[in-house]
Amino acid sequence: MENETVSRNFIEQIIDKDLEDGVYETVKTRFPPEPNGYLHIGHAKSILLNYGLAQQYNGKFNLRFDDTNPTKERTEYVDSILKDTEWLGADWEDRLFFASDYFEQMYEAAVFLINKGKAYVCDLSAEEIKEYRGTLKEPGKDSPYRNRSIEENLELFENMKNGKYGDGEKVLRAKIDMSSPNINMRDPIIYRVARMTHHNTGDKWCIYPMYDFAHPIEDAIEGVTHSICTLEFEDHRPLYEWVVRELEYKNPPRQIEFAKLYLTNVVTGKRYIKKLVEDGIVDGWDDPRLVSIAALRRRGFTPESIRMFVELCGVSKSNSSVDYAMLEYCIREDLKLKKPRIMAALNPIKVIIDNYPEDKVEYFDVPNNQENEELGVRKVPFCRELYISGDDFMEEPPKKYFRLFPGNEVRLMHAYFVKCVSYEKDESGNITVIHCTYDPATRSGSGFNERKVKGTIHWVPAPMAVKAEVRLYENIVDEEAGVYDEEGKINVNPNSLTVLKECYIEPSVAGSKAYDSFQFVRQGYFCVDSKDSSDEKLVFNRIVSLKSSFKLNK
RNA sequence: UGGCCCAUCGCCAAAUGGUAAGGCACUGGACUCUGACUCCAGCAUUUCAAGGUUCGAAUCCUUGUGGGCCAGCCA
Repeated sequence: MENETVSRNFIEQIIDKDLEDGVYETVKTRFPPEPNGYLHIGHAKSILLNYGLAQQYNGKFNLRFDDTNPTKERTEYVDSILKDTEWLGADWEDRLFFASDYFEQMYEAAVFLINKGKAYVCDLSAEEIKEYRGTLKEPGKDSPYRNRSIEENLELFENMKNGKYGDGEKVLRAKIDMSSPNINMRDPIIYRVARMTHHNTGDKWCIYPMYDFAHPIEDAIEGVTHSICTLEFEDHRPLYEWVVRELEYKNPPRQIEFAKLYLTNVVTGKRYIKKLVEDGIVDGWDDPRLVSIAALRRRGFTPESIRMFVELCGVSKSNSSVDYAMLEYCIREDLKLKKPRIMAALNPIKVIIDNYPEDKVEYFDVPNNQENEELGVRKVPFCRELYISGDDFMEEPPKKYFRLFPGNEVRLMHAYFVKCVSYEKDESGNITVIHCTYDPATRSGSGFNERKVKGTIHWVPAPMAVKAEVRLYENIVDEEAGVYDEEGKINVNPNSLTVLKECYIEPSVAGSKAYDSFQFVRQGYFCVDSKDSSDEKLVFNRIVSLKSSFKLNK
């Protein structure tokens, strides 16, 4: 019992104590996105944290759309959020809710507050309200409408609901304290008039509750115990508590804040991703350079890898930026044993094996994954003309380069030793053909061990190889320049644009759904682009920083 | 003298008054039919700083310093 000291994050500690003290009997959490954009890796942290906690404590997890502001919300976004959340593996079972389904109850709650003398209708304009609010250093002053009678407030609020006033003409405010050092407590607006068709309730309402009022009610209605949100809501907690207290909920939910997930070299933050998409800097919400869930999925990230990542990052209250390398580690780790590894030639160069018969073709049994035999073997044809990767040959190799160069012998993976005897160049100096000889005695599996070779390289049979397209990207944000400039604009890395590379892959792979993602060309993990690929055309996306191979200049 | 929050290795992050976990990254070295993987070794005598309390402080107190958030009829 005490030999395993499992460290618990601060949220788990709060929950442990609540359970111990009998504050709550069970745990219920929720993920409450506003449907105003696509989910990204930061949301994954929140989803997985909330879902994970519910699982861990044998509780429940709800998915709830926080759709209290029709001006920003769209059905397209609710669909994508549903899809992404499900893909991540967070199961809300039958508990899918919309804040907008509670509008009636929220309206009644507002009336309740008015009856308690805790809310009033205010006629001040937006500008005036701002003025009366005071500043960070100076207290605000009371609205002249603050002391309207309960009857008058009731009537006015009902008129608001019934559409008697235009947008912005009147608001309902909580009566708290205009001199509070916490600006959120200076008679916050809790209902506003907005004539706008809501994606869920249509034109039924023309008044909509504000987040600060709506959110605690949503949580309370659903019986949420621990309402976990990000750090910027810390200042709102007193208001959250005020709402649930004044509304007299039994066992009210508790708000707990944690730090958002930031990643180095990428743009996180829904509004910035949205801007990149809208400004056409990226191709869409699933552009491979983005860290939206859709983009990560398109690039071949698995839900498992994202779960692993979020777990590795941990949960705390300190603002931090996790190294992108950690995300890459997680996908490599997850794919390592699960996916086949194939050979490919990136920036291909033709190799002719001079002493191999011209019309001969033999087939090698190549294991799909040497670390996981269950993945089986495939047949790869071998013949006189092959392609190898551009990086696997050098005319004048530096020290410690042990791939192919004139006079050097290497192993063609799963095939023979070959030795470079000569090469040809075109007028502009590009290498066109490499001539080699092979040694039949070195056939893979023959047990040959009379001499060793330092390098093993990939190859594909030239006549049967399948042409594919590889897009290489750099991270969207420059490492040196940081994410934003002085003016708050995003520093897009000019090299982050698509670079197309010619590539040949093994014939057995083309068109096969079994090979949706795999490792090829040394340690790079690639996947077939789930958006741009068809049977005739295979496209692979890779962010180039994914673990660099041998560094030649070292 | 506005309020709230945060500060532990290059990056995350444990340690809850008992003598600084772990992961990523990095650096060796072994192995290798992928320069991958795996393995082994190395990576904070010190926790933003200075004082104080204590037998004992990353943990408590004080004062600084640095960073984040807040003045939407956004969430």
